[in-house]
Amino acid sequence: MRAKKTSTADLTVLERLRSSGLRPTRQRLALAKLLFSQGDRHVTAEALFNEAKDNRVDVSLATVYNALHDFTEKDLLREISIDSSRSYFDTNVGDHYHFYFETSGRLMDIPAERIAIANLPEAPGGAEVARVDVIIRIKD
Amino acid sequence: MRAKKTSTADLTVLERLRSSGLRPTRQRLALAKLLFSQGDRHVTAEALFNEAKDNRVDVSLATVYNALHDFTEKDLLREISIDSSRSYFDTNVGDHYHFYFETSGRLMDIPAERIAIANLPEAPGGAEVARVDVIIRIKD
DNA sequence: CAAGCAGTTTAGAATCGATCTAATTTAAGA
DNA sequence: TCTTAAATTAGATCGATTCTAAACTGCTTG
Ligand SMILES: [Mn+2]
Ligand SMILES: [Mn+2]
Ligand SMILES: [Zn+2]
Ligand SMILES: [Zn+2]
Repeated sequence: MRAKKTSTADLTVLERLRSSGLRPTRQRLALAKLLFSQGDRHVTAEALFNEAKDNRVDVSLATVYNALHDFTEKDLLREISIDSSRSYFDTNVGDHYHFYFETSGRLMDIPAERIAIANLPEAPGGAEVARVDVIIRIKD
Repeated sequence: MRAKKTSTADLTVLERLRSSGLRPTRQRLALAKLLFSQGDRHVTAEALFNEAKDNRVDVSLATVYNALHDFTEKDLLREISIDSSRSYFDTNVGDHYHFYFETSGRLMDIPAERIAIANLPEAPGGAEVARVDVIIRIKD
């Protein structure tokens, strides 16, 4: 492990981890920086792992999975199931929906205001709604 | 393989396969009968495979997957991705949405009329919308 | 109704995303 | 600095799904 100057972005990310109750380890800091310093993103574990490698962030695949799940648990990320073959993680945790481009596997945000959902039926037995997912699949 | 009287349900299913251009093999007939003779269903490959075994339908797991995909291609089924760990196949191919009960993994239909979606944004670049999926996840 | 053959089935191997294990390392408080 | 719980890791393992390639079968032809 090499010493490194602490930038503003690093600080933001560090605070973010601390206030979530996650230890700011070297690996989590590096991954969080990749995830949260480029606007809203939708990444797979594999993609993030490769991105880490490209940026000389030395981290194991298991740690990428651990971090993605830890971040999701702390609401820094949200997990999206679109394709039964893999999971996406979304850095936009606010209320919004998605376009899914079937051939490229890419996701694009749709702000919640841009879709009006009415008459949403209440859950049977009064159970709690965890989330409403709307996915517009695009044949491209 | 044992000879067996052809019932009305068998006939329906047989016609259904024929008119889809699928050869009505013993395996497809048996699986189609399980799938389409009990109202709307949401099944996984594994579940259908076990159901077949329980009903003394001798069929391999590979054939269950083949049939589910063949049926889906012919619009006799629709595939739903909800959980990244497995695929569901829906015998209701009409326009409708779903409740998903997270602990049991069960799906329940919501008729299209019961949700009003307005202002649906058009796909970027005028691409074609393949489908709009709405999943209401229930924490139970 | 036999033959031919494309379409189908199948057992078992292989794939692949994801998770687990158990050993090592590290963050952080005392 | 010491201690300890938390985190990381390489590699094994898991489980749903797909693939392979050999055997079988529904259907058309002669
Ligand atoms: Mn997950
Ligand atoms: Mn599929
Ligand atoms: Zn998003
Ligand atoms: Zn349904």
